[in-house]
Amino acid sequence: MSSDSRPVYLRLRDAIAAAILDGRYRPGDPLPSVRAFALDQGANPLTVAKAYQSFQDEGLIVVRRGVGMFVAPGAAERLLASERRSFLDEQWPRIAATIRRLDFDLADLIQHQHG
Amino acid sequence: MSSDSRPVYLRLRDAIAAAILDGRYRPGDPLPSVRAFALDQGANPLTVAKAYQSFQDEGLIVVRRGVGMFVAPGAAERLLASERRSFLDEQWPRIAATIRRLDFDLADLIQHQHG
Amino acid sequence: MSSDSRPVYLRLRDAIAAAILDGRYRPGDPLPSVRAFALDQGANPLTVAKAYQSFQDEGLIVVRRGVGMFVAPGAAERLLASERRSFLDEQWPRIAATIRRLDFDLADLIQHQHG
Amino acid sequence: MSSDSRPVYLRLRDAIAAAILDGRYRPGDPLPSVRAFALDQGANPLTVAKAYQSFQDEGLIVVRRGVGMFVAPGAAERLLASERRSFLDEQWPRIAATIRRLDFDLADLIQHQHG
DNA sequence: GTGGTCTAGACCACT
DNA sequence: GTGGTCTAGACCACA
Repeated sequence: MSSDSRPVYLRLRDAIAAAILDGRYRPGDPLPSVRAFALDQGANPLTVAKAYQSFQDEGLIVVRRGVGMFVAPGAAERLLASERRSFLDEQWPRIAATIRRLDFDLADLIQHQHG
Repeated sequence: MSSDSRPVYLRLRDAIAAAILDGRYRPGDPLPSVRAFALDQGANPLTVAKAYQSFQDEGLIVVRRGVGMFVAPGAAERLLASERRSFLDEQWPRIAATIRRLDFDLADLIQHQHG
Repeated sequence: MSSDSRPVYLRLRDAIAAAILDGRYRPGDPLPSVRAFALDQGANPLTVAKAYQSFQDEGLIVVRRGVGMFVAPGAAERLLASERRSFLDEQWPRIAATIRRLDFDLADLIQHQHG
Repeated sequence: MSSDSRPVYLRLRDAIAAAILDGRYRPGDPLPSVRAFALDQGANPLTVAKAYQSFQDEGLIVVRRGVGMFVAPGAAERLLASERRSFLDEQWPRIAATIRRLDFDLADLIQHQHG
């Protein structure tokens, strides 16, 4: 239920982000077309477009009209930096508070991963 | 923004859960009436009722018709247990994956947990 | 939850009806005063009065003002007759439909009637 | 009168449950949209949503956001099991006691159905 | 289009 | 007084 409740476009975005961070998509590489990726993921093309759009807004992918979409130079580095910052600022404080409230031990959670 | 975007009824639920976990509401204690709590929180009575409802479904509060709602025996213990379980099962796996993906270590996180 | 959800005044009514049917309260016998019965049952006197009222409406108990309330002559017989009739007409059809729908047989039910 | 006094959302719930049990709605089938069903039944969309909600909580229907609601795999089997259990545990004991108290014969009632 | 949430205001049964 | 239900009408995010 919790993974189902995340918007599809965010899950698509994460999948692309992971590929960029992992180096599977490198600067200059073409991304799959909206239609192809939509077919591949069983998603609506509009939903895929929404995921791509968020990367364009951040300048991490560039569009060459009539040709396709390509990973921008330095995409991995900038993506990593911005995700690290937003995680620490926006998500981690609440997560840390929950961990404290539920009396978990952070080191223990991280070492054993529990998942 | 992230706390603002959470549904009101869930934030009310969390406030009540915190009070039960803290021992401010103890078994047998009456909860504020739907109307009183709604006024207090500037929310609609239906919204408050929705928050209360979720506790009823889990048997953490009992309703005495025409009288009021009361904290059930063992509510704090069961609440803590269910929250710990749901955190480990549903939230932590994704969080741990993110931590790995963004290459954080324990020191990074400890430093920022007091945000 | 299901027994809790029945109105208190109906549960009180059933308790009195059972006593009349069983012969514990016989025609001419005094019923406990509203106040005494309320104390005994941990209920609100108004709630007890509501239960008593329903019997008065059916003429099964008679009030002698300033003295008390008494079981009417023929109360058990009339009560039995009216309850049997209302059970067959109003409750059993729905119950039978449920039994059919859930595909229970006589043995299933006999096994569980001593719960 | 007794069916009239049941909350609308429970009657809607029963109608959907019957359709699932009958196989009119099969796993993977879409349920009518909240708005469409509300129009169809002359009810408020919120009331329909409340009926649907109870099935979601039990995992009998799954929600695809922005798309619709669908019957979950195994819904009929789980629904039948849970209804049988709740009938035997919560309703039947009281019904059996009534049958005994009113001096009916269970086998007779079931054979002749009386309704 | 879909479901999710919220409000304002009403009526009901129960204690 | 209490909680439970229902309506009408609104706004939102998502696909």
